[in-house]
Amino acid sequence: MRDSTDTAHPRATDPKTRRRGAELEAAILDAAWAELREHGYGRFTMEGVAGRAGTSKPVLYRRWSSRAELALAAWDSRVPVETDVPDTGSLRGDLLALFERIARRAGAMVNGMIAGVMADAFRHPEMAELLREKLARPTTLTAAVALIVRRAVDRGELPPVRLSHRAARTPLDLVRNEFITCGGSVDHDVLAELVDEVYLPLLRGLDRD
Amino acid sequence: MRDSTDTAHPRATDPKTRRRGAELEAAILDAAWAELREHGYGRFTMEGVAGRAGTSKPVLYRRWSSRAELALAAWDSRVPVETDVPDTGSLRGDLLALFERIARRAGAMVNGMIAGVMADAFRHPEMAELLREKLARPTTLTAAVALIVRRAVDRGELPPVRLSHRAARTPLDLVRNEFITCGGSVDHDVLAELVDEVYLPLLRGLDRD
DNA sequence: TTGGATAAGAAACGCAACGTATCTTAGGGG
DNA sequence: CCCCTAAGATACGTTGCGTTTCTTATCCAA
Repeated sequence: MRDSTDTAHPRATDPKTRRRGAELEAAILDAAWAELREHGYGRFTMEGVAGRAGTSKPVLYRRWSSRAELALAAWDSRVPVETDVPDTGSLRGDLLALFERIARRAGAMVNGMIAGVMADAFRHPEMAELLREKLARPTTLTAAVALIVRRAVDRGELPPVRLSHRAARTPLDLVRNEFITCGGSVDHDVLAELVDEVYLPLLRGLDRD
Repeated sequence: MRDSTDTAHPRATDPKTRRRGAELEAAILDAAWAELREHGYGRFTMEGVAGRAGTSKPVLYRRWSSRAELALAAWDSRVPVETDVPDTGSLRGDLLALFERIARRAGAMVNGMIAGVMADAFRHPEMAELLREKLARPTTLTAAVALIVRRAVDRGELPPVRLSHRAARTPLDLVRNEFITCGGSVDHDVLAELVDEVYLPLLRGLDRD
């Protein structure tokens, strides 16, 4: 089924040199990320990563204590957090850009990665916290929403509203939910629908401040 | 580690009789549900269910083709769908009752069951559809939301609004998301927050019909 | 009543993948 | 130049899925 030669995993590296420290770590994260994108979390294995990175399992376990942790680390290292806040000149434009930003990061959790990591997290409970934190990054995001809303108020697009923490978190919740239930493919239309049919109405219906 | 006697799993039944058909199936679903509640999906094993039900793995596989399918079947059989629509006399009361109803059913997916089943579903792709359908049951739910809103409009609590399919689905999405990210414990306060800070504002902000 | 078809129950297997333990050896730092 | 840290290889024990094989109880029909 697989290759005939055992060392001929997708790709091994130069067998001459022996990498160390940061260089090795980067190579492993590269390999892990590639495996995730190719096979999804369901077939993401330590053996596979080790083989592709041209190293061996103990090397992985010396750095990450479980498959879930490695997957999260790979994702985190390859999918950068975008910290600037979109400023398109309109509330709708800003929200759409923000939703798409969230979707880029959450969407990069390919093929059941969220579900898989969460499922594994019930074995290693400390992982659950880590995942939730990575997915949520709530302070950054709620601050971005608050800023977008404030600018819309200044522009006169919205009356001054009281934006609760929960309401500020909602864009993230909506997008994450969409990714989880749809299994990873969320296109522009759906994001626009979330903005137009859910979040813009929500903002318009908030209590005046 | 376990018991000394091999047959002394949590509970076996009368070794005299040999059950068949519906009776046997009910006993297996009982056992499966008990295992889920005791150990969560992460430690939900076919061996465990078979042992507790006093039967054996092939009997399970003759009925359900995978662990995920059995878990879903057990959940579905033990957690009934409530089809009537709450009618408390106020929009907020109706919504709260509806959110709690959703939470009862979703919340009965104990200990990582959603994540676990979804993760397994990437191996058996037909499962994903099944899970999504069971979680969503969108027609029933959107119809309930539409009725609640219509009654609120009749009472004068809301102006006549255009309720999109997406907006009608949102209560389910919000509650499901909360269960997934919080790992299974969602209390009354959170549901009230979702109603007061998110869904009621959303309804008030919808376009007039 | 009896004899066969059907499905239950038991035991064992192959397989995949986790996570670990042991050992050898490369190569950087004193 | 040598030594100690960590890389790389190999093999192991374990769990649990899903399957196979076989025996035997129970239902049904002639």
